[in-house]
Amino acid sequence: MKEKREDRRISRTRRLMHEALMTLIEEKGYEAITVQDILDRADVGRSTFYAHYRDKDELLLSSFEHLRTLFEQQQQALFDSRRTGAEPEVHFILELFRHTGQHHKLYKAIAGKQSGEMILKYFNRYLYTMLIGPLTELNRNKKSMPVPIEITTHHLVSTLLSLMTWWLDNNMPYSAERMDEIFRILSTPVIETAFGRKVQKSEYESIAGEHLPGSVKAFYSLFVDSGCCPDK
Amino acid sequence: MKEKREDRRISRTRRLMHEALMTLIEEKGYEAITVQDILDRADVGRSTFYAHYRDKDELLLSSFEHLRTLFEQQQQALFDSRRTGAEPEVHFILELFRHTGQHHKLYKAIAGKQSGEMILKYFNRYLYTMLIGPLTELNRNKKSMPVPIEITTHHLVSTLLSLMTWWLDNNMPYSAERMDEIFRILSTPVIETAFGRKVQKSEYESIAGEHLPGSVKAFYSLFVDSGCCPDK
DNA sequence: TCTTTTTTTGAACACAATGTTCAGTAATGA
DNA sequence: TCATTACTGAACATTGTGTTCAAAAAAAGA
Repeated sequence: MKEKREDRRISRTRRLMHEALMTLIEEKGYEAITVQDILDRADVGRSTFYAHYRDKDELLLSSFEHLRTLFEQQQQALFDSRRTGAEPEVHFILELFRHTGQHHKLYKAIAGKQSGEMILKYFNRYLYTMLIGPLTELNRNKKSMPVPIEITTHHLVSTLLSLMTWWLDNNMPYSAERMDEIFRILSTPVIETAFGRKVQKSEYESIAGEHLPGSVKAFYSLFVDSGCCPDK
Repeated sequence: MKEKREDRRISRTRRLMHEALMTLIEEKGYEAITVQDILDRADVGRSTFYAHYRDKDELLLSSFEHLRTLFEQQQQALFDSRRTGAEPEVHFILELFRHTGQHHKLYKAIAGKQSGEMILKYFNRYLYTMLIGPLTELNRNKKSMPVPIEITTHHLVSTLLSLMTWWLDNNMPYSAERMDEIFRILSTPVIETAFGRKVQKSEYESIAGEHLPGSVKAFYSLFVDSGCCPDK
């Protein structure tokens, strides 16, 4: 059942290099790290590094890919359990803040002041691609909106990312739950005015069909379960 | 009256290096440029470059500083003329989009996909510092808000910057006026919900006193003259 | 104009980091 | 046990950085 096991040396070497990268980022920031630093810390040969990764960036990227897969699997599992009735609701943004908080060292490396912009761009593109389709769908057969859909999407993504980086850069002074709430407060009225009308819960749900990947489906819960905007 | 004139050679050398940097950014993107590229293009000696700037970043930064000064002077002039009654209203954001559009080559170098993140961070800090004081002032002696003031400020800044970069990266498909309108549509409802209440026009105006620099004063017009959110 | 001051030049240099190569060694899995 | 695969480490070519200095050129000042 399990696909062919990876050579133990490979996983060991990769793990060592990832760990080295993480501690080095904490110490001096991503930009300042040289390949030699990583080699010294991980205690592996120079040629070994280049046998695995083309450069520093690819090493960081692979850490991120790994984490993203992990998160998507978790989201899929949550979504499946929701279908069976165990969990009432999935909160994508909240889960994202929780997940980020759990792995905050890596995410700080990825998205914090100390990091390069490279992965932020990657992340940006990832979220944008995830959102643009469904949001467009949401407006199918509707009249033109006050704000172009690409801009609204771009805006939502950058709102989330800027909250995320702020949170990490300031050492997470609020809980994931509070950040999730803040995101709702900031984004919900925007969605309404950008679309030029209230968007009904049922509309989101009708789109979150069977064909979408788990994490995308989960994203809808962002809009679906409101409970935002106190004392209004 | 005029302060001592700068040596003609100095301005010439600097101009050549700036022009070289700009065309090179267009050609291959900021990151890919080496100091040698700049020297070849500008046709100046290596030691000359280092006599003027510590590195590539400092050269780009000085372009930006120059433009910022220019913009602030223009804003100050506009604000002064407003006081004399000639111009009814100053629209900071609109002026910023116009100014950016006029110098879009440089701003694209500064804020576009091709550029480094360095100046975006600088810009971010600049706008944040400009906004945080007045916004805090605005809420003096008021009860706690649904969203912490630092986050609201951070959010407004990142909204503006993300609109700006989107605009530049997509070759300015809309007019500065339209972008200004979009910014209002996206930010106005956020300000209201983040503050937990409507903020009166008079409140903004009472803060925009004599002691604030021109561009900051002008910033208030962002809130002061509404006219946003059509068909609501 | 002549003199003084300032700027530019270009080549040489030390240095730091990258990424490749390859023969030798060690660990692994079957 | 043994074929396979991965790691090693030192050497090497390459690219880019930033400094130095004496000579040449240009500008400013009188």
